[in-house]
Amino acid sequence: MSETATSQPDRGLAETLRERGQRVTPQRLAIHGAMRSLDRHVTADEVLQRVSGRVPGISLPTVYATLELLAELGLVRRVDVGEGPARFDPRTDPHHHAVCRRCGRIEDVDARARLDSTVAAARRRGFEPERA
Amino acid sequence: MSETATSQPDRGLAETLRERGQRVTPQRLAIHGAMRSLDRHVTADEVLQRVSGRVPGISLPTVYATLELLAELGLVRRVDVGEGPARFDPRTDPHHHAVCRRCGRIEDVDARARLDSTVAAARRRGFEPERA
DNA sequence: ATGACTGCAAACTCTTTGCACAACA
DNA sequence: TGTTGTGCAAAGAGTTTGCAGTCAT
Repeated sequence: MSETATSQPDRGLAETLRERGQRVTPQRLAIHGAMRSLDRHVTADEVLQRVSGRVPGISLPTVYATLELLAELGLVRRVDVGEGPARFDPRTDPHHHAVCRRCGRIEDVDARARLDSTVAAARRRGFEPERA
Repeated sequence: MSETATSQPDRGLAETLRERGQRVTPQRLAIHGAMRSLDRHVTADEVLQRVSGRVPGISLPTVYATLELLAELGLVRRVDVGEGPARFDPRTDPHHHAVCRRCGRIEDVDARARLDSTVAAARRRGFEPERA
C-alpha cells in the first residue's frame, strides 16, 4: 500500500506534485534538488545562481513561486529575517536562528527543549507558533 | 553631580542630544513623546500619523531617521518582523514577540529566564544577542 | 552665521503580479 | 489539446539617500 499521501523528503516530489494535479517541471526538480543538497540558509537569488547551471533560462519569480510551493509541501521553510532578503531553510523542524548582524549569515541554535516550552507558553496565550 | 551621561528615559532627551552635539528639534521631541506614551509596537507610518497632529509638516524619512536615533540612544527598539513594515517598540529590554500571522499584531512574550538561557547558549557560540 | 536637520522626491531592494508563450499531462 | 507553469517586464511595498532650504545653536 503506497501511502505517499504526505510529502516525503526525497523520492516523491514528482509523485506529490502529480497527486496534487500539479506539473513536474525541470525548474521545480532542480530547485528542490538544490535545496536538498544544501545545508545552509540561502536567499532566492542564491538558489537562482545555483540552478542556473542546470536550468539555463530560469527566472527569479519562478524561484520564489517554487520555493513557496515547496514551503507549502513542508519541504522548505521560509525565514524572514529583518534586514535583507528572506532566507530559505532546508531544515523544516522548528528551531531558532542566530543572525550575524554584520555578514547576515544565519546559524541554527539548537535549544529544542527551551524552544518547546517557550512555544507552549505562547500557545497558552492563543498563538499558533509558526516561526522561531 | 549631574551624571546624565547615559540616556535617561524621560527627562533628558534634550540633554542627551545636546551632550552629543545634536540638535533638539520639535520633531524629535514629538516622536520621543509619542513613543513614550505608547505601550504598543508601532510602524513608522503610525508614528507619522500620530505626530502629524503636533508637528504638521513632518515626513516619513524624518520619522525613520529619528527612530533610528532613538534606537541608538536605547530609547526604542526596532523589531523587524518578516512580513510588512518594521515595528518600533517602546520596550527596550530583550524579550520575545508573538506575531499574529493574520492581523500582524505583536504581543510580548515574557519568558525572561528561558530567553536568557537561550541567549547564553548563543553567546557561547560567539554571537552577540541583539533581538529576540 | 553656520552647520545639522528637515522635507521633498527619487532611488533602491526585495517580492509579487500581469500577460503572452512554452510545455507538461 | 488544454491548462499550468514559465519568463519577462513592470508594479508594488518599505526604506534609504541626495539635495536645497530651514532652523537650532
